[in-house]
Amino acid sequence: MAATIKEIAIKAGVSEGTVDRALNNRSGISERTKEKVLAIAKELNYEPNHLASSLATGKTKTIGVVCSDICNQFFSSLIEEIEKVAYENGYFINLILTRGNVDKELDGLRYFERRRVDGIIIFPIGAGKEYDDELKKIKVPIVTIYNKISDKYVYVGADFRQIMRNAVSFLVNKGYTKILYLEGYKIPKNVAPPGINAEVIRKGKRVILNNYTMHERYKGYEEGIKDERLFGPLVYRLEQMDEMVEIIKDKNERVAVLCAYDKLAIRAMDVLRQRGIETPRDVGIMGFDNIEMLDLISPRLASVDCGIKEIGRKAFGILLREIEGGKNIENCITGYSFVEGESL
Amino acid sequence: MAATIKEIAIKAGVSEGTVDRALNNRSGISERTKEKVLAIAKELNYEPNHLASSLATGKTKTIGVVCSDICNQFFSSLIEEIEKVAYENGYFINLILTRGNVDKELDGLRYFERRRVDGIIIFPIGAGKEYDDELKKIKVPIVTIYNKISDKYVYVGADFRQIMRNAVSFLVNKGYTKILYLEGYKIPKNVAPPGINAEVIRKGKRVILNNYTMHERYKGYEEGIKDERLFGPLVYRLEQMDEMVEIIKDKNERVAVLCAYDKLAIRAMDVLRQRGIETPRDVGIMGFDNIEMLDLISPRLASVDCGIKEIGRKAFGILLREIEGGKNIENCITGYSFVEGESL
DNA sequence: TTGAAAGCGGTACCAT
DNA sequence: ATGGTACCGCTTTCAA
Repeated sequence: MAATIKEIAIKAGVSEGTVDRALNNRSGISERTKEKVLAIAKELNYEPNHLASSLATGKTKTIGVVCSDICNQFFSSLIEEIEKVAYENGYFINLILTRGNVDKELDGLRYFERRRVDGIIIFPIGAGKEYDDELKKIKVPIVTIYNKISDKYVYVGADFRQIMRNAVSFLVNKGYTKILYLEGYKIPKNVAPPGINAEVIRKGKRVILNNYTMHERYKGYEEGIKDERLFGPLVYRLEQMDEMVEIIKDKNERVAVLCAYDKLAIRAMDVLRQRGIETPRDVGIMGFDNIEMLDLISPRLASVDCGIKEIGRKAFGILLREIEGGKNIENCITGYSFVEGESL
Repeated sequence: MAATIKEIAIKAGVSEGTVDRALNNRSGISERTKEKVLAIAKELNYEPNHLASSLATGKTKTIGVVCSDICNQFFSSLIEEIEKVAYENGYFINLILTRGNVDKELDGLRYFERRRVDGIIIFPIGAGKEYDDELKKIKVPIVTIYNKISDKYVYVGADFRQIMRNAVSFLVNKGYTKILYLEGYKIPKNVAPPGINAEVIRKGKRVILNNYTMHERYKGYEEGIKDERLFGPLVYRLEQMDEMVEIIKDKNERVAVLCAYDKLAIRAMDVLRQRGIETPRDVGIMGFDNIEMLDLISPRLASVDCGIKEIGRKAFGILLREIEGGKNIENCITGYSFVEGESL
């Protein structure tokens, strides 16, 4: 059906090697034969078989991406950017979505290895010793993003801790005197190192989840509170809205709610409005990640732009260098900026 | 580095064929040798090379997905489901994101062909004769989703037209007497067949975009208006909010705004609120697609659940049948349901 | 400049 | 039940 190099060679009356030279702009071929071969290739509607060349060269020009949840706009934006840069460099994306399933995450990595992807970018959700042991078996360059696994793996991301720390000062400069922290899910305190990994029970099975990024954000808040000598830390979850409302209603303070991520901020603003608390009139709200969705609703939420594009670009760039045998690969901390919005 | 079948064969003192039989549970091998081979394979840390087997069998167990925008939650949910079903069936996803670039869409399809993906699921954005001609060259099973290209390609999706038509009646039954339609972008009237394709100029180049789904939705609204003998069609865009407000303020009518998709509905509700018009007190708003984001804000928007999971499942299922040589492949129309929400 | 042939790592068929 | 071997389609090296 699809023409092969051999067929072209026969029809052109040359050897396969010569056809290869013509097709791939290699040296050692005369202009004349090259043109002839190319003409015949076109006539035969030749399409290179990427599998065969991958097998022969050992390079697939494919990178695997493991992500837990593509519906999370932070992740989808990141993948979009990774795909873009990869494509520009002639690479393809193989995608595995784990939906929070750590086993699938490891499984996916193994599959990638079998498929001989040249490298892997992972937003890790697993953690712990068993996980690390399994990971160690994967002999493909890996770059971690969003969550850090350990210093053994290159990590690309913003310095979430420092950003959150600065965010506290940012809010203080805006005139806020009390800053609450709204966290997404409980940060367990019984895991070592404390809080970075989260131990949960799923289907009767003990699973250790990677909580790195969320933990960093929280720690940054704590540090910011100390820096500014504010009362706190004051940490809440959405279910504790009643308690938050009490604090917000205190007219002696200007209260701001710093949220671990944007969706929390959206929910918080919505729930508070239902209780008659208007943003920014009665309370300041600040999100984190600056996902696109924020542009849809008003008041436009203040947030932190973590430079998703930069993270994506750098992650791929570093992986590429690693694939091409570069050494001295280092973690990469990307920039950020505060987005003022209208919610402060 | 990674062990090969040949190495196992040598170490086990058997032939490559026998190793293959052991490794892949094929018949014609004694229990004893099988165990021996398997033990050695394990010892050597054997990982099958998927490239080699793909080349030999002609099957890659990979399907390509071409999508314009993964940040669109409708699409990301769909991809999530496709990936899930594919994975369950031992298939992998290769992803190309086109960012609205029709050239990249065609390019991506060609790449997929070279990579010998077994099949392709595409959310097409291109249209027109040139596009069709290029598409015709792709000799890989293709299933279209979201937008339809032509009857030459299997299409999986809800009957958007009929749904929108029923949505009008749904609103009438809710007591609304005037129904506006909020559309996303202009539907050109000068392209044949009218409105299904949208002709735009980009970077000085004429590009034809596939407008199938949006066109169907609009047509459904038109038909619904006729069914119910309502005044209209009354079609607006976000920029025409002033005119809409005028109509909504008419106290003799109960006005509802039917939106082409959810994000429009969110924006509409937001903008109207800024003008003092409360939902559902002063106006009813209904979205379309029921994306997850709707759960974050209140009042919870009414919408249409088009059964994204079903679309994803069916799309993959049909593609799989086609890959496996099934005949009588037909388009598949999926179910839907209205989500009442609190905005009506 | 060109040809011939040995891989790459499995698969599958034909002998034995 | 097992071995031997010719592919799959492209790359690469060595010789001519």
